[in-house]
Amino acid sequence: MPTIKDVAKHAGVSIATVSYVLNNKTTYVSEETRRLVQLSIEAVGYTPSITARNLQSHQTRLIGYAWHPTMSGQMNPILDQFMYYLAQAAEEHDYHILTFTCPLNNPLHIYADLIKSKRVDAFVLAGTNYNDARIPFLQSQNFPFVSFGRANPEWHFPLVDTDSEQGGYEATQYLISLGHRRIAMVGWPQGSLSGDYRLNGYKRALQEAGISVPESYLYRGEQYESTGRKALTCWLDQSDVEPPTAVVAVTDLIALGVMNEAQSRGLTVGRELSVIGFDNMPLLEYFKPALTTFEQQIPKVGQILITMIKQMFELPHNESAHLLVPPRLIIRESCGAPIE
Amino acid sequence: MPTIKDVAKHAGVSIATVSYVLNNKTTYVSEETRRLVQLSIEAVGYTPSITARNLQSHQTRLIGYAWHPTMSGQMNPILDQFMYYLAQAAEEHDYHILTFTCPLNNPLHIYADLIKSKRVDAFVLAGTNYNDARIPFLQSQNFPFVSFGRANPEWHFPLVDTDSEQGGYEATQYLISLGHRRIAMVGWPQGSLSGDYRLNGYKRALQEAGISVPESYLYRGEQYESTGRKALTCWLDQSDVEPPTAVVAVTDLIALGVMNEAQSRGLTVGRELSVIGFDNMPLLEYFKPALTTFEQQIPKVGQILITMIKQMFELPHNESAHLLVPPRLIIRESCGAPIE
DNA sequence: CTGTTAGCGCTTTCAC
DNA sequence: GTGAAAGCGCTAACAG
Repeated sequence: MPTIKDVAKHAGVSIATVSYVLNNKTTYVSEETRRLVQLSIEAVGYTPSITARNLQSHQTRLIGYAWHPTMSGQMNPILDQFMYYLAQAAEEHDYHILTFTCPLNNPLHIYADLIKSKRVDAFVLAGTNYNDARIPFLQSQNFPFVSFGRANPEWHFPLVDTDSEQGGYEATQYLISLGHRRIAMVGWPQGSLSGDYRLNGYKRALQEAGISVPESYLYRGEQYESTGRKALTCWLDQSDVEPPTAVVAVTDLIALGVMNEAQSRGLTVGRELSVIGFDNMPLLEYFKPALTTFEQQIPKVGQILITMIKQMFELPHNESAHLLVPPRLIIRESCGAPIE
Repeated sequence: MPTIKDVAKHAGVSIATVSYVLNNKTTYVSEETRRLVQLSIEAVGYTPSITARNLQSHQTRLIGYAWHPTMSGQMNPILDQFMYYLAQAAEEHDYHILTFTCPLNNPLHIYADLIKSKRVDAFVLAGTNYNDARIPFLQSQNFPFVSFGRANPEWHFPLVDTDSEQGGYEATQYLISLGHRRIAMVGWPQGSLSGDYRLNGYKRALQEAGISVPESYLYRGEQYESTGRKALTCWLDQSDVEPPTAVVAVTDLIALGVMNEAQSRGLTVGRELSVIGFDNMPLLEYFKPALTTFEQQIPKVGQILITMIKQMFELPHNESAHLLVPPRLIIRESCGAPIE
């Protein structure tokens, strides 16, 4: 592999000159030598060594991104996509993504190691939540990072997130527009960030439409298919309140549970019960009926995050941006007008 | 951030000595200074700069892994998992994964750039197929790589793959053991590597059991849900041959199509029609009935690949290993004894 | 055993 | 405009 020396020798100039043309210091070098050097670069087939450049410039052009273990059977389709678009956006700016694994319980020392060994220039966080220890830690280290997802509202750090409140609002509004009034929701346990935003949107839409629903219409549970099944069971089996005609599920997986339970009870989803989910999980479009859901604008998020990182490098003490990207409704077959 | 000089100063020794203890050149340094230096390292909070080390040692301790665009709605659950276990295995050996994106049509120049700029020490290939251009290219560059997946049988390169032939064989054998004799298969178009292996296994199992099936029992199509639907439609609508009682689908997505079509025709999957898939896609365990399928041993594959890479670094002209890992049957609800 | 020194491949002052 | 030379943080001969 040729080095800068080989190019210099070939062109009959000093390595400094070669370096100038490499870095487009046009001021320093005549058009003539410039062309000469350019030719020599091609001739010897030279590409600068990133490592050497990095040592000199105190950077790595690497952005760290943690890949968390997916519990078996589970998956996070959003983050899979995110990985791709993030990497792509990074590459457009001559950065690369260093993917590292991270235990869920105590991730801090992994981040610390990466910082201390100067392995990466910045981190991209994802899957943040309330009291995410990584955020105060990175802030205390004064290490650049951006986040896909919010955390405590009083914390200030650069982030992009999907506007889940808006999503919950639109989902509910959509059901209302179809004619539903008895609209229930399956949420995550209290304290889950996006879950609560989606829930708030749901509540706001009901309120604005002047609809009040019984308290039991809110069912909370973990991110399992069974949560959806239990929710519907609960609503259908209680005798004192009328069952809902439509359900907003906090995610597609839970929506799937609701649909499964409905179908096993002989209810036709899309007619006798409408169900709407979140996140546009793969495969669910092939379910009968295909699930109506929301997709997040992941490509956009990836691009924005990388742009934000670059800005941080340029003006380190920039105000921390805080951007929300609306999700987009994908209408399929699982929602229809109520029949009665 | 402290450098090796700071440690040397703090300990009152030369930077060489510090370097010796860092690299465990125990021969060169007395136990006493060793401890002294160790203490200084802790005291100043020093961690060696990987970049500096890399420049010196002509390596990056980075392994490149291409992340391909997933067509919308599609996904490759295997590769998502693979990414995680690969990264984890790499980290155990002080390597990291550099994830880069790559267009499907002309990936070569991306690999070339990464090599020329000395961005990575090796590549891990995945999703290989017949005539995969990357393989001869990397060989011509004499650049280290290992592959998760086979290519042309006459090409010799280090690889690990799931034993798809074995999978197809076991799937079919399982159906035979349940009592089926009219077993059909949905495959991928001719020339798809794993698809053909799975098909071969299917054929071998039938042959060994002395079962012959009509030619129309083999249906080929692309990786869509609709392929499964079309296959079953085809078998059910042809009047001259008896429809199959069991179907081996080359993947879960296609198996899903078969199940959907069966159910829309009022057939109970698991009783009137048995269906078996491949790859243990997430969510399919929540279908009614839950899909019986095969899972690949991804964690193992990741570990083996990293081990192979390390071996290549140590003995560059090693023979290229060629390892097959058997998939594992996951019995759920979609297969039962034939009724008749 | 320990320190001096010469690089690794590049960028960037600073003279000329 | 161009080149000599210092230095990024580290490793590894080579002396002593």
